[in-house]
Amino acid sequence: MPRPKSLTQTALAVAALAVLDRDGLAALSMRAVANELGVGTMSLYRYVADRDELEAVAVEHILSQVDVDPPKKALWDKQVAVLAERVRTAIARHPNAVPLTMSHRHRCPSLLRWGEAVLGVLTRAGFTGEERVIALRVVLGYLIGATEMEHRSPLAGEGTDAMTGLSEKYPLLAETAGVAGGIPSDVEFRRGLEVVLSGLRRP
Amino acid sequence: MPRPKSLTQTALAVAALAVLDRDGLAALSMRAVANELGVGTMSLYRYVADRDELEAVAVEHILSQVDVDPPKKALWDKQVAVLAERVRTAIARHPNAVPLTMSHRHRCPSLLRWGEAVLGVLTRAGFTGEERVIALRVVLGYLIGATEMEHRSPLAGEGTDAMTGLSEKYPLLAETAGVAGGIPSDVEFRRGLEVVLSGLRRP
DNA sequence: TTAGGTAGGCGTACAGCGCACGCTTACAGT
DNA sequence: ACTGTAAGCGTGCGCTGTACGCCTACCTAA
Repeated sequence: MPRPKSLTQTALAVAALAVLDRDGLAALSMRAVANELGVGTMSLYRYVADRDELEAVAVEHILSQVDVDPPKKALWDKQVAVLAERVRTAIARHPNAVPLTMSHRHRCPSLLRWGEAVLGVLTRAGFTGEERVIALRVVLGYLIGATEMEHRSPLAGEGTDAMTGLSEKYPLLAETAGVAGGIPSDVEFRRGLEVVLSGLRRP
Repeated sequence: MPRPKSLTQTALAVAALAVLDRDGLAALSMRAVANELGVGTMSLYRYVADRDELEAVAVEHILSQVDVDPPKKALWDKQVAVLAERVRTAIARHPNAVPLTMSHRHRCPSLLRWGEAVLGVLTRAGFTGEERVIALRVVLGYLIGATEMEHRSPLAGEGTDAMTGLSEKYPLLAETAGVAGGIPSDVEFRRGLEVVLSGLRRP
């Protein structure tokens, strides 16, 4: 009956991510997103309740792209590894949004679906009860932590250079940073995940 | 020669944490901290360059309280576990500051000292080169991730209740949430950490 | 074809933020 | 007692999120 909507929540999410990718986290504002869409600021409030929800919608859009079907005919640990790496990859596509991803992940349906999928794999592998709780937590914990570290770390990125100067106070850290600089981050992630899965494999 | 300072960076940190603990993260502002100290807003800028530095000082104050001496005559994995739990404990004392702790940890001298201490333990345990890099990363990654999850998780706290309602869409997740609710969070952290350390013990 | 109701779009305004600037003022050394 | 120095802070600016209410495009019913 009335005038039809001209936008969608998804369109807001895409615009927010465009601003984020182009101008950084600090530049994300209701005005900026509205501008990106060529509409007035207050029009956005027809699609989201407030800024918080806009952020949540953007994060959901990032994570909705991860395929939660574990690869058939792979061992359970490989399946978990693949699922974890898919999340890492999706998040890595929007590095400026990492802090938002962290703060909104817990209300994100896609991540719930992902958790359900991981639990499916674990269940099929024989995990039950508290053991299964711990298994999910340790995998998700490592995933969250590793992703955070990768995008603002003392051992990689800008921190590495700044820290090699502190060799005298922190010799081991400086040496470690040097070695870490030679390892591609995806390899580092995979090897750390391998450690976690290795710990889960034993009784 | 001139008028002496009446405050210190530490005093700002304490005031900021007081505001944080009492009124939450959103209430932390330069005005609020100045009020807490009974001084004018702009006076704070004699002690910190900007709000960002105030946050960093507060985080440093939180983490400066962790003892980085590993317990003598314990096995290396126990030593690492103790060091990790000390950080968790320190962070947990100011739950409202967790997001700040995450975003400022990488410029925090106390955490560098902590990393140096962990590397010392790992080195004495025989870890070298890339293996040692991975070991530190996986421990720190789990620590960071687990701490984040503990303070805003889909499996604990308010999320648990909200999610048991979604049993139909996410049956495994709902069941897991129920089981998780019965495990004290420090036990959960310890058992997850045990998985990680178990993974580090092999080859 | 026209009139009316519904809801989309948005202009305005306000409280709060971080902080640049420059004045006032308390102190220490001569 | 005088003076140089830096602490303390009042004012103001540009920005934020968003409450409120007007205007108007659209779809339906007559």
